[in-house]
Amino acid sequence: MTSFLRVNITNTSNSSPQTFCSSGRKSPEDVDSAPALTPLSLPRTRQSACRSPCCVPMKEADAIKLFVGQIPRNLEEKDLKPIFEQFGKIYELTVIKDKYTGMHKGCAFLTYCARESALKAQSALHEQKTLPGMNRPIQVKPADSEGRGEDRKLFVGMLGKQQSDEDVKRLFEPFGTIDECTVLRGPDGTSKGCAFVKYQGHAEAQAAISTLHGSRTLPGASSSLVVKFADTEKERGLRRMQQVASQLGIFSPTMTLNFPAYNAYTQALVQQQALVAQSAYLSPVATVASLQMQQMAALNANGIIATPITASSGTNTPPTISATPVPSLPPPLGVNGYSPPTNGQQASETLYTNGVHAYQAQSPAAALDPLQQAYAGMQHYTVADTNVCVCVCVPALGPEGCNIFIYHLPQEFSDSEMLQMFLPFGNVISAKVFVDRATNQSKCFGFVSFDNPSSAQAAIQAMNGFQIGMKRLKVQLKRPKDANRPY
DNA sequence: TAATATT
Repeated sequence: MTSFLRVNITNTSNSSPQTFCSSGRKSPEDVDSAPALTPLSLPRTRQSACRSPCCVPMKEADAIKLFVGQIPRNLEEKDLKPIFEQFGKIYELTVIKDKYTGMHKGCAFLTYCARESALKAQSALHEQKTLPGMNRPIQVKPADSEGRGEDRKLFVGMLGKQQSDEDVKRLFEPFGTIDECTVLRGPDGTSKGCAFVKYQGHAEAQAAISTLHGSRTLPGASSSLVVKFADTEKERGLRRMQQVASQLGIFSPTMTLNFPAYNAYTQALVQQQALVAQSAYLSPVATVASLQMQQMAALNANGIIATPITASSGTNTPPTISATPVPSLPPPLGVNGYSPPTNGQQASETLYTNGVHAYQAQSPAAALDPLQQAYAGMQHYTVADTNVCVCVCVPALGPEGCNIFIYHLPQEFSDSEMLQMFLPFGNVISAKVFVDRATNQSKCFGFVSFDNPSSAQAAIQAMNGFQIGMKRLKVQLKRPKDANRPY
């Protein structure tokens, strides 16, 4: 798993003899010169059984917490450590996971014991390297929590399609020092007509707004320039939910606001949808109906779900979701005539350093790693599902009030899809779609059990009536066993 | 005209 990382990371330090304490961890005096190939025995955080001084690192008072972005979702802390250890002793390294689904978010927080190590890592890595499977370079910069947050970041709308990062920068430079300036682009590189501009301070950003907002209409733009503070994370979430809501056509904004569980769910959906779309798995153009299905199926990205999706090529063809196990890689949606390698290994060795990229940045190949992962998960699941069907006949039951009945499931949904659908509401003990023995087809209903009644209620509240394709889910408490036979 | 992610 980590071997490809090793070969591509240059160890610039000389290798002095290492000393280890009883727990096998390096002593502090060795960490800065330790090669990246140290045995990966370190636990997730600095916590460990060994309490000797060498195992309880201290961080400097002025240490910087770094945010690390563009991390492949298959890399965990133990895989990342070697990459960052070369710049100094790590105080804490945490991959950021979704609080509801546990999904790897593709980023991490990293604190070195020494401030200097953080600065070294930032200058050596930020925008300098690309991790395997990523199509953009790694981000290593102080976390938002370290300093000013979003109060210095502007959203710039109504740009022309032709304006580059540089053009925008020139326009905004007179108001202050610009930290970052990025025109948003689609997968094909076409400008989305908007940009983000980050100043070093709030006042500069405010000045730019005052002077530039509405001040002119750029060539190719349909309206005058828009300059405003970028959405906060909270606002973004709301915006995304509203988008999903309008696409689904069933939730009013009020409802969206009033159901925290539903918020969590749509959040998860949207995150996953972005991931799946990025993998060129799905048509970027979706009908309302197909979008719903995509969002359901988008929960795939955990690598757990088995469902292959055939993307629609036109705007009116709903995608089909097949429940049939796929024994080998089917031809995924081609991008620019590109066909992905059938061997997921082959891209690993050379992708790391930008200078010797095996594939161009933004190439379709680079975008396909998540797809490979999805397929890998698919095959894994196929095996598991077979076992489940054979061995598990009676799904686990939660306590009274914790079990829900779901009807009008899409024909194609199996246990895993249903599980994913209800994960956001709590700890799922079991999820079982009932299957016709003769045909092996879903009976379109199933049961999900949570470990507590609130989760069950939240699930019912949010998902009863949820529209999928032409059907609406019926979600209610499972009747107690003795109520099943009323006479 | 809204994003690769910020415990």
